Order: sequence, then C-alpha cells, then structure tokens
Amino acid sequence: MTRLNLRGFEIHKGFLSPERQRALVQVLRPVLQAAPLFSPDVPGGGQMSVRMTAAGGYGWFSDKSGYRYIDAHPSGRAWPAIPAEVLGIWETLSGSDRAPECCLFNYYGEGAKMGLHQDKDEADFSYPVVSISLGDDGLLRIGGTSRREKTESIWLNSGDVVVMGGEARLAYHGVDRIRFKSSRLLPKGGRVNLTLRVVT
DNA sequence: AAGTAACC
DNA sequence: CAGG
Repeated sequence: MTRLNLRGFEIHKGFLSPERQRALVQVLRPVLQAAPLFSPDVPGGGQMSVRMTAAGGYGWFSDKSGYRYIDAHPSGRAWPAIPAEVLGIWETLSGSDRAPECCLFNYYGEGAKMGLHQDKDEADFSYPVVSISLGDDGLLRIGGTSRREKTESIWLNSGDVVVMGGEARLAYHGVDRIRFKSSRLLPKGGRVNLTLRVVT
C-alpha cells in the first residue's frame, strides 16, 4: 500500500487486498441484477462507451437534455442500497461527516473510455469523491480546473482507491483507455470503477 | 456537457 | 503516426 499525490488527487495504490476486491465483486452482483447497466446518451448527440448504473438514493444520468442525478433507475425501479463493504471504504478515506448518497458504477468494456470532464452535478463540493478501481488497468488522465491546463496520466490497477477532494474536487479527469483482460478479477474482463459522492 | 473528429 |  503506497499513497501518491498527483495534483491533489490522493491515490492509494493497492488499498484493497485481492480478497477484499473479490468480496466487493460478490456484493456488486445483486446491485447489477436490481439495476442493469445502460449507456447514457450525451447532450449534442452521441452515446457513452462506458456502461453504468448506480446504488444509493441517487444515480448519475445523462441524455440529450443534460446531466443530472435521478432518484431511480431508468427502468423506474429504485436504485439498490450501497453495499456496506463499499460504505466502509468511504468511512475510512473520505474524512466526511456525511454518508455518500450515490455509488456510481461505471463498467469499461474493451475499447471503452471516458473523455475529460468535471464532476460538478453535486450540490456541495466540500465533500470529496472517492473512486475505487476493480478489474482491468485503466489510464487515468488528470488536469486542472480549466480545460486549458496541462494534463498528466497514471495507470490505475485493481484495488487502487483515489480520493478527489480539495483542489482536486473540480479537476478535469477522464480515462483514455483500459488494458483489456490485464486482470483476472472479472472473468469477462473489463474495468469497474465505483465513485462515491454526496449529491445534495 | 462525461460524445466524435479534425487538426497541429 | 501518436498524443494533445
């Protein structure tokens, strides 16, 4: 376990043991059953290559009209509860007095990526975003609070946890690519990223 | 606008 | 051609 700081991003390499990673995969199965993955449309046309769902009171959503949090899966069913094992990671690393209201579940299949963006659909940026990587390696790109600022990249591996707080809370970030089937955690391959947020 | 593509 |  080593901790790195890259432009305010607190990166806990190897935070989750392989056993803890496997336990997380197990508790996430019923979440996916209750709330199947979908690929949101984005304003201006186009569709994300990442497939996503969520747990908690709110899930992030996007369509032609914009980005927002919604209180139920697009199917109309309530989002499932955030598993206790996930809440425990937030409690250890967030330094927050509030529980997360959203556990966004992003699945990167072969070739999936996510463009540079800010997490700014939440009401209070004083709470950090905690990001958990499981499965295949992903290349995280980190910038500043303006699109013009230089960026730098770091490979995230299964079990790494990143805390985006303080100056990093509104920093641009994205995932340029994954190394498909670089990990054996997920039998079908791919990368799962969980992000915990206080929304309201 | 978390999309793509053009362009440098 | 890869990266920004």
